[in-house]
Amino acid sequence: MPTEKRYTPIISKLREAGLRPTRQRIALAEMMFRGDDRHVSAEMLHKEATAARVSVSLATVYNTLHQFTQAGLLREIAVEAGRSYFDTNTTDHHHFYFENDGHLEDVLSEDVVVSSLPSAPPGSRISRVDVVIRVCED
Amino acid sequence: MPTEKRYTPIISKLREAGLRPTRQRIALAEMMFRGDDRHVSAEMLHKEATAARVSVSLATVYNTLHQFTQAGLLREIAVEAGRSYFDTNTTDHHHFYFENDGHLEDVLSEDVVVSSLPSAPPGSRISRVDVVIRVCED
DNA sequence: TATCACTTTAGAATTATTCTAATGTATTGA
DNA sequence: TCAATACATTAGAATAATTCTAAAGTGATA
Repeated sequence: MPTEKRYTPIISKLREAGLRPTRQRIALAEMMFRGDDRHVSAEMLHKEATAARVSVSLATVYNTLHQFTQAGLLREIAVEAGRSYFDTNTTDHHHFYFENDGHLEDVLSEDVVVSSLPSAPPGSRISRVDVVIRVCED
Repeated sequence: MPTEKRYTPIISKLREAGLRPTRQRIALAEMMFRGDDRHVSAEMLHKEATAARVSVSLATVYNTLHQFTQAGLLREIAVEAGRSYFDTNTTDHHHFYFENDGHLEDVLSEDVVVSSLPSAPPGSRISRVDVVIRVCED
């Protein structure tokens, strides 16, 4: 009976990002990158992991989300003071922010056209343009 | 010798907003609304008040900033998790966010043109569109 | 398989903000 | 002008999100 070993795309993804494919990172990456684009907070992902019987500390969830962000696998978004979301969609796009319940949804990138931008102030360069369309549910 | 009483525009501004012109509110409003547009955090304003020998608690600074925001005298902006700024410019405009030191600067509104927006999702309406141009200093 | 650098972890620490309930003060009407 | 009262302020505790610390665990390498 051979030792079970998986060489999933997730493991390659981690290796390519220079991150050791540990049990925790693999599990978290599988939750984040399986399927649709997601907007998760550290707390949400930790709860989800716990529910799936993946034992991982909240500190590791934070570490992992930041490492993934640094590696370009995630994008961090701050919309309201005191909570940040991590978006699995790292392509150029923007967001709806639902003020009532605080959740985010992607806006199709072709639906927002920023047709004119200022030049970056001297000595700096533009690293990203975030457009957040705040909506209020009736 | 008459009791000193001031009927400054600040006091009218507070009254019009339905807020009693207390010593604390008057002092904070004078700091916020005198002169140029500002982007301040509660902590910054509290330090500034203390430096100016205005005795006011941090809780009151928070209360006041939120009351001013509700009254439409300020606009709250969250750019990074865990710190929010209050902008004295409540007209339609956007921001540069300097990633290095975390400060904000206004972008002239004519310098950003959002020429196309999606419609709000059914059952909701757009309350505001925030454009944050994140810049990185070399 | 031993070694070592990298990871994870529990729990404490930090930071920003909000809450609580006691005290203070602007406003109102007599 | 002076209570009475409703609204404000406050210190300090409480909460929430996140980061830190240092000890124990684990993947990679030779």
